[in-house]
Amino acid sequence: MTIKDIARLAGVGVTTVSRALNGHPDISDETREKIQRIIKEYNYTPNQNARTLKQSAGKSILLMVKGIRSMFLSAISEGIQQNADEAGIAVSVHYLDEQADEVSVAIKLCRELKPVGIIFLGGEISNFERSFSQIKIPCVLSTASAKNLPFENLSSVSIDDFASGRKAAELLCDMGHRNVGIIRGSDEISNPSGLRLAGVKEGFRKHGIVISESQVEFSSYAISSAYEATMALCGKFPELTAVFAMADIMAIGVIRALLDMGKRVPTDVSVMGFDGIELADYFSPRITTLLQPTQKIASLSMRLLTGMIHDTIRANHIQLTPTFKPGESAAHLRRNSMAE
Amino acid sequence: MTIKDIARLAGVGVTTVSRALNGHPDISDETREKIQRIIKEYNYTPNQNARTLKQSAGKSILLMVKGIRSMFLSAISEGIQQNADEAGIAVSVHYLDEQADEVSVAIKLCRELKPVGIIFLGGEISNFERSFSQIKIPCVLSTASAKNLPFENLSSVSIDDFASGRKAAELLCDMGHRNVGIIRGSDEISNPSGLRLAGVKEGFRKHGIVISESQVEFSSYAISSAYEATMALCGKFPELTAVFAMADIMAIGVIRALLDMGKRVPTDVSVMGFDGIELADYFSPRITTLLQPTQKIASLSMRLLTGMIHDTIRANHIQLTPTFKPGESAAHLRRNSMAE
DNA sequence: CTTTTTTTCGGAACCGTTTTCGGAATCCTT
DNA sequence: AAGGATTCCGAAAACGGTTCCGAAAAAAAG
Repeated sequence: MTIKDIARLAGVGVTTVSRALNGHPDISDETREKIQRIIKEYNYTPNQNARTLKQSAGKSILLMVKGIRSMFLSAISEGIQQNADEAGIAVSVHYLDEQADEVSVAIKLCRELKPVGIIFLGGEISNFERSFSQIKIPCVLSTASAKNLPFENLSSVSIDDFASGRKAAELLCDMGHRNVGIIRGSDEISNPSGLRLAGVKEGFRKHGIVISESQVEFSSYAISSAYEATMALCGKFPELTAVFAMADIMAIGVIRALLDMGKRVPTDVSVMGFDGIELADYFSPRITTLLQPTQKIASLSMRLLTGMIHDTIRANHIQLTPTFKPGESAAHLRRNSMAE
Repeated sequence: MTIKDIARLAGVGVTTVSRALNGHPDISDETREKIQRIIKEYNYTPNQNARTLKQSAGKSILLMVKGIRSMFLSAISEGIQQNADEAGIAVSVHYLDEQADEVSVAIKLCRELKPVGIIFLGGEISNFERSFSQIKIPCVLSTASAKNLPFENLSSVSIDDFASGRKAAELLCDMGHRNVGIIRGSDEISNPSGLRLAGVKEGFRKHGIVISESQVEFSSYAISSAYEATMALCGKFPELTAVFAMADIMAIGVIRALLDMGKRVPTDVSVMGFDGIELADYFSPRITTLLQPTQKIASLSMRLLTGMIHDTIRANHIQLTPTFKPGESAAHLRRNSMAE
């Protein structure tokens, strides 16, 4: 079933069918309706391969999501798709695992899909440094700041990771914690978790406390990884009274590990998460966390991208602020827990 | 950068370049190497649109995953992709939300991608009844049995949902529970949750207990939905001493709701989950559940599909058995909890 | 009733590949 | 050395759409 078949069935030329398909104006209402009726009847759909092959520029946007399992990213992803739907923009979503190079994949996809713009969710800064220059269409990096990357077609919307780290430190400090362990993500210095760590250090330094390397442990975004990291952390730094996990999903592994070691949360050890995923609210204890404004990130990303596409705005970098969401996993330091 | 450019650069015809790209035999090693060198140098990649447009049959398989957020399905999805990688088969993954009609989408995708086979993850039986007949290539439905569907190109691998429901009932019965509430998924009678419910009823009937409609509540695969459902269930059926949630993700909402109502888990109310996702093991209390063999489902699905593609086996329907995974959320009924 | 303009439509080229077919060169045979 | 088989390669035809361009028909203008 091709466009030729439809044309034959309708007794018109292929051009006319194509026009009916794409809503071109120079066609009479009568023939348009006849063609649409036949298309419905045989439920024909045009071949996208042929379409984008011919068209020099497509009209969809690409959404590259790195980390399929992440509940945090899928919340943003859903928001973006919703925004796109409302704006009548087609989006083609691609999920990558944590090891993939999202920029290289995007470059390949550009040749095939000819998108008008790209949104990267959960991207790695170093991949952008390496090969982003090959991408010429407007892009938005969400959940990580690209303000240090000098590309004119790359905007970003993220939280202020440094300030967020500092905020977490201050909150824990205010609760009386002096010995906090940190479970961080990827080891890049300019990535969110690197910036947050710098913020945490800064926050504690204000109170005369310096964070040593023995208080920091790496983890992937898998619960089991955070579990292992916590075990290691407690070995290196047994005097900790609080743990700051840089993602709620990690906080879950942290809490389980602490429980398994016979520590009560938050009585013995406080745990602070990050992101504010739905699950955090249903876990017991409810996870105390810093809530990222996912809906705002989603809508701003779309707005930024469409603005750049229509050339009404130039690349810029928006930084949002997370809000503290009290839960049950962090509490004021108790004297007796120090004694243990 | 097209194949023509490469041909010109290499001083050969486009046919030769195409042959070098696809590893055809009738080309000298010398020219093949020269062409590959140039391809590397200009890092050219062939346009997939043009490729699949021309090719009558592609060689990839389609993986349709319904329910992007589901941790259970992503575990299977990962297993399938791993199996495919090892077999050197390209798979193109597509995620759909719960409302989408996966069969219609697959039909559309077939025209464009020309896959050699399809694996459906988390499909809805009614969608298959409606329009599967339009699909002519080998397919496997995973996580739901298609043994009542008369298609010669459709296999399925799933657990025996009826027996699983019965097993859950027997386990709860053995723990002394007589009044159990049930949180089920989609309302289709021939879908997993419908079959499991029938199994539960059968299991209790053996003990002279009949499950009424007031003990059953629907929920989507969102935690919040299970939370609401549990609240409603407790209103309708306050005497319950145990809840069977047909997915671990629902069990989390159930437990939270029970806790919020001041009930202790499992002291006052036992909760049994289903699936055995990683999270269940990290939750507190650890969720008592029936573990689905995700890796086995993944490998069998691939084996079935490739067998059908190579015409070495015909469509059949495999049913696996889940294994009981003791946790901390279900316990023997206590006398005093009846008194409350 | 002509001429001009507008509307509506079809032919054919083209997008970047793969593939069929046949041609030219090289290699065996005998 | 002549014939056939084999190896290697290129021209051209698809694949299924979109779009440029020109033409026919209808409407408007003169």
